[in-house]
Parts: sequence; C-alpha cells; structure tokens
Amino acid sequence: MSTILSSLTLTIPEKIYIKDPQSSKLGRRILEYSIQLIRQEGLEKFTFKKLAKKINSNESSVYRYFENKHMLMLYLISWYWGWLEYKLVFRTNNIEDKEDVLKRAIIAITETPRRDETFGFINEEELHYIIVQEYSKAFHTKDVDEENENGYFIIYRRLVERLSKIILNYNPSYCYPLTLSNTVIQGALKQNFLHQHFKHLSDFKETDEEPITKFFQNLIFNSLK
Amino acid sequence: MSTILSSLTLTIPEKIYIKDPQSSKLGRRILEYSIQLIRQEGLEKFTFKKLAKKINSNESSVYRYFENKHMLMLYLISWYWGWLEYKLVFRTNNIEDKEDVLKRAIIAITETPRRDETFGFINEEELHYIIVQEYSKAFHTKDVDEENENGYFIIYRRLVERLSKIILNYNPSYCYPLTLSNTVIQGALKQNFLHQHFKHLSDFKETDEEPITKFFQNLIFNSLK
DNA sequence: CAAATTTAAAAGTAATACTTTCATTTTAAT
DNA sequence: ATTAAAATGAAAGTATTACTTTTAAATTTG
Repeated sequence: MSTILSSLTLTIPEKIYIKDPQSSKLGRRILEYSIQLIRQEGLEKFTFKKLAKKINSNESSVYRYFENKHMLMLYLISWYWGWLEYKLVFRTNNIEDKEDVLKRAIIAITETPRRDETFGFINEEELHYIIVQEYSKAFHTKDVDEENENGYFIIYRRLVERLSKIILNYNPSYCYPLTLSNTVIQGALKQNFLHQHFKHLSDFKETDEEPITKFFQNLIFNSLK
Repeated sequence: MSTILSSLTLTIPEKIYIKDPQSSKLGRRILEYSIQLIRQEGLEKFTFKKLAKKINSNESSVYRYFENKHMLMLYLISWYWGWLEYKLVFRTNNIEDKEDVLKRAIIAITETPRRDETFGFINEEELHYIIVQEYSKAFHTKDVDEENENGYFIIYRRLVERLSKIILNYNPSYCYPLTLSNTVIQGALKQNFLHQHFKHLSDFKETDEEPITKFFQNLIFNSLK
C-alpha cells in the first residue's frame, strides 16, 4: 500500500477507550509500545506498570486512557480488523470481474502483512503477530454478549459482512456466505499460529510463498464452483 | 454411543497432572465439578479456592492434583480431544466406503454432543460448552512451544493426523490434508462460539439441525471432489 | 493394627490490578 | 502574557489472587 493516504486514521468505537489514544502524544505512545511489549511478554505477563515504565510515564496515566488491558487489547484488535477492512476495500475497488474481486479479497485477508507506512505509529507486522497469538482471548470472555451489545466488535462484524457479500456476489446461490467468511478470517489467524508453533501439523514448507492464502483460495474456489 | 464401554478411561499425558485425578474420589470430584464451575464463572474468575469450597475440600488439596488452573484446563482439553478421537475411531470402524468414512468422521467431530454415559463422571455436553468458550486460551500462551515439547498437546496432534489420513484416503492427491483437518476441528468450535454469541454473523436458523456439520460437509466434499 | 499416605485447616507471601490523592506540568482561551 | 482548565506524574494504599508452608487429623494399605 502506498504512503499517499498517510493522513488517514481508523475510527475505533468510542466506548472502548476512556480517552482517545489517537488524540495525544502519550496516547499514541501507549498504542505503539503496548504492541511491542505484548509481543515481548505475552498478554498474560503484560501490565500497565511495565508499559508505563517503558514509555517513561506512570501507571495511573495509562489507566486514564484504558480501563484495563483487556480494553486496550480490544482497541488493538478493532484497529487490526479496521485495517483489514481498509485493505479489502482498497484492493478490490474498481475491479469488475467477480472472481478477481474474491481472489483479491482472500489475499488481502490472509496474506502475511509487511510493515506498512499507511498508519504512522502502528507497526502492522508486529500487530499481526500479537493478534495471531492473543486475539481469541479478547473474544472468549464471560462478558462477550454484553461487550457485543456495547458495540465492541462492530468493526469485526463489518469485515465479515463485507467479505460475505463478495462471496455471495461470486456465487449467489451459496448457502453459507457468513459462515465461510468467518472461517476464512479466523481460520487464517489460526493457521498462522499453527504454522508458527505446530509445524508438524502444517502441510507447508518453509519455501512456500503465502501458503495460507493458497490454501484458502483452493478451499473457497473449489467450494463455490 | 452405548454404555457398554463404560469401564473405558481415557489416558491423559502424565506430565499434565501432579497426581492422577482419575485415581481417587477427590480427583474425580475435582474434574466433575471444575467443569461445572468453569462453565458458571468462566475460566478467568474460576479459582481453586472456589472449587475447593464447592466440593467441600481445601485449596491446598486441589493443588496436589494440578499445578494451577491452566494445567487443569489442559487436562480437560486433552480429555475432550481424546474423547473426539475415540468417537472418530468408533464411528468409522469397519466401514469400507471411503466417502462414508469421511462423512462419519466429520459428523463425529462437528456434531453437538449430548450427555453421553460412556465415561462416567464427565458431563460431555457441559465439557463441550466450556471447550467452545475457553479452549483457545490454553493454546495461546507464551509457553506453547515449551508445552508442546512437553507433550501437552499430543492427543490433539493424534486427532488431527487421524482426520488428515481419512481426508487423504478419500482424495490422495489433495495437497492440504493437515491444514484442512485443523480447519475442521478448530473451525467447528469457533462456529459454535459464533453461533452462540454472534447470531447475526451466522447463516443458521434456530430450526436447522446440526448446521455446523452440514456446513463442513458441504465445504469439504466440494473442496475434495 | 501400624505405617504410610492423603487430606484439611489456617496462616503467610508476593504479585497483581487497580484507585486515590495531590503536586506539577502542559495546553488553550482571553 | 495571564489564568484557568486539563493532563500527567509520583507515591501510597487496597483487595484479590495464586500459590506455599506447616501441622494436625483422617484414611488407606500392607
């Protein structure tokens, strides 16, 4: 993606944060370095105290932006889904051929991200890494239903719906567009995780290029034809 | 499944526990009631203290069986995978037709379990519920690689490999048997979760019978044909 | 029945996840 | 440039958690 759109910012549902972290220097430092620190320590051992120390700030200051680390994680996850949505739209824009649109959509969602300068202070490559490791913990809580009502997952919903429409557009008689859309989006993350930590449960070789994308393209086009 | 085999017990890797919970009355009570309590409270709010109170025992006694709640969860998850493996083998045993074998395998893995008397003190229906909600938390830790080396996930591995062989047997030229096998096993759990908590992201109606099974059968057979 | 093992009760420790208070700095408005 | 408002930092405080230790009582086993 180009740096032309570098003034773009992704909008995250207000209820997720106390004070908008994109609105201040400290807030942006919190986002930038929390990704680094979560990657280093893992979500379990990551604390606001450690983060504050890392950015030469104070625990209580971090708490003024996010209620707790769970909410910070929800913020980062929303950011990630928003970014995927943006990629999806950008890459399929102005394309006529329905098969081509679906092909490009699958690539946008399943490819391994490289550092991308579009949104300045977020390192997309590193964010992808922590999403792969940690995202399901933020979903799978006792309070999902309540959090869902609060709109915490609205960006994910939009992403799934967008992809499902592209699927349905390609094959209008397919019965499971939403289910397949979910399967691709979440399955891609899961396969990344398995490929990293359970090599023997993966069919891919080190030399394969974007094997996860290839798997899902094969799966989807065979399934929809 | 019948109750004929009620004396069967599933073998769980030794390293997961300190003292085998299947070997004593207290141990079995720990397993039985931990499932209930995790379901009630969610894994986050579940503590050994609460569990001990529920079974009229003591915190320190529970710690003599499991190092911590993470290990208890790994035990329950291994038990679940072991149970799926058992179902898979039992249901496909003596069947000749390769397509039929694969069909039955998909059912065994993706169907919604009912209370099954095969293994006495474990409520399979309730276990399935907590696996759907919580299992990915036990996978996605900073220590996966180490835990993997310790053999904590060996039963999962066996299950994935078994299903992948059935897939490959049905279509020997298919390139991604392991990846597809993982996608089905983990995807089925994920779809259960979505169906429960994100109804609008699901194509299924309340009246559909075993829609998740149908989705995966459609996906796999279209993809392998 | 005696010895070995298991369990219960209670108290203790270190870390975590916040909260509160108050002083200081920064920013924004006139 | 002055002042009020807002944001930040430092430090101390609280409740809970996750686990450990010790000792005594109960249970099992040989």
